[in-house]
Amino acid sequence: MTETPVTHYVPSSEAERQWLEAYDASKYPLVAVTTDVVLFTIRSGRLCVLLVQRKDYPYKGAWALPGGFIRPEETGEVSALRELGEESSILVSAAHIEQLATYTDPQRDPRMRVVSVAYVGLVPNMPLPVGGDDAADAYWWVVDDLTLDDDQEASEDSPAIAFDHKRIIRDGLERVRGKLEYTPLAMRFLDDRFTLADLRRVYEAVWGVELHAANFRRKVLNTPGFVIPTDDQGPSQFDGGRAAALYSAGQAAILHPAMLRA
Amino acid sequence: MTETPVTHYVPSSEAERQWLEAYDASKYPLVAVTTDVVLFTIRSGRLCVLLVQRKDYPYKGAWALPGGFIRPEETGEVSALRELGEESSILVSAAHIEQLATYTDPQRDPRMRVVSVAYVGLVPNMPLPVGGDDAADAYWWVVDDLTLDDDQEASEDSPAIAFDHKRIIRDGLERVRGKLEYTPLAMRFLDDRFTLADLRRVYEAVWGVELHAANFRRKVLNTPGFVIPTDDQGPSQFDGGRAAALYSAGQAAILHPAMLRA
DNA sequence: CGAATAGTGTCTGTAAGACACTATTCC
DNA sequence: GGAATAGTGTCTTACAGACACTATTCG
Repeated sequence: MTETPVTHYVPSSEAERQWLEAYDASKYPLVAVTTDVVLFTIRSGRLCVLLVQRKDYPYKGAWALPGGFIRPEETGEVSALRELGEESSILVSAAHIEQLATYTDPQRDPRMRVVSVAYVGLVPNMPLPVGGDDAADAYWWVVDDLTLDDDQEASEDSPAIAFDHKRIIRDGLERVRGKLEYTPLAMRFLDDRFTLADLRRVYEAVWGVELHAANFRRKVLNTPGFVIPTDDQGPSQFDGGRAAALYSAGQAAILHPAMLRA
Repeated sequence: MTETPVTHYVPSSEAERQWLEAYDASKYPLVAVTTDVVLFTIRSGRLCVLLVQRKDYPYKGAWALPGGFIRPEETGEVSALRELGEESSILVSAAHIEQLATYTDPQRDPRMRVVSVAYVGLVPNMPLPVGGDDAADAYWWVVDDLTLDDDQEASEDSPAIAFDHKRIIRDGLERVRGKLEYTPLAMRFLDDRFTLADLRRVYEAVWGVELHAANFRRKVLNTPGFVIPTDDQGPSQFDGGRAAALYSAGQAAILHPAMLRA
């Protein structure tokens, strides 16, 4: 569902060409459009989301998704990747992003009407981001530490979240949890080469469950095109344990059979 | 992922209240936002989509999804349902709609920059729609008769389609095909009471495959909460055949086990 | 060596596809 | 009766969960 440019429009007649030239765009109500990105990664086996601390009104001091106003010649996706680069040190080239949903409540921004197109992104473990132009600070928050319930208050370890971004994070979480079942998306959290234990820990972190290692292994290997074995061994374990074989991503775009949750 | 209103924003201080009051919304680039609806139904066992014929530039004479500019106080969903009522005689109360995706290509409308939030909707078989305010005509096109390939030309039985609406219809089709697998969405195409053959024909029309009646029956009845048997019999068949039992929709929101495609 | 993790083999229950068969209704 | 559709029962295969066991590597 990635957007591809539309073919150039050719007016059907000279009359239409003149009509288009004289078109007055100001007769329709115009609104501001922003993009926001729910960027996930896995750090120390925990699912984390990137938030930036707001240093201006409104919601000053609260944490928000990286994002900002879309520019006249940008598609949503280009805008989202640009804002990601500006507000954090995230290597945008490493990020897989896809459109999530659009939030249109007229009251969602106290300044004015703002329609926001949200994206979900996944990146492998990366260095801690640093604040950029528009944000006082950027930080990978552990998702389980956030209170994503709309009615719940912020607490010591759980920051206040700006705008309707709690809902957007919830929606992004559900999207990723679902797509791990029938796509190879989990490997976006990993480097080029990984062990099956690495892959299993991604599923465990995102789904918040423990998976049976032996059965997980069998399912992954029985799904054609999911992973490709390499001849190499992974790094040795910390305190004993057999070294694991390394795998790389297969070519499958959808998984058959799927990695279904219980 | 339905949007719910956000809680009312309370400024943290008098300074912020004044800042918000003096906020100049015009400093950001504004764009026009429209909503479009891919409304599906099933007529005579064929999946159909509602299109309206354009009577103004641009794409005059071509067929487009019902939709229009979002109003200042409307959410996207309210706007989509309103436009559906205005451009056709569709009983909006009967329509299940959900957000599909947002289309942001700067060139997608030759008049000006228009960001469109698209919705997919499903309705039971209904009388032929009539044209409304903004459209010369509204018609249920059989989806299989449309050429949804971007590169393909319109032909005798297959109308020219305006803007990037081919892509939007394709995306809507994929969404519905996918959601039939793990949600009870198929019943949105049916009336309150239906036979299992009715339900099977929905799956066959949407997926474009023939399903084994006996196995389909077993899967549906083995999925808890999918359908509820009633004591009544359906109407007799046209030319012989046992009358079928009637069922109504169960309470399940997701199907376990799912109705997976091959 | 023991602890820890990788990897294999097997048993069992569930569900899907294929197909044979019975039941009911219209002509 | 014959055609058509509804509904039942059964066989086979595939896969998921549980669990027992072997293999390798660290300290």
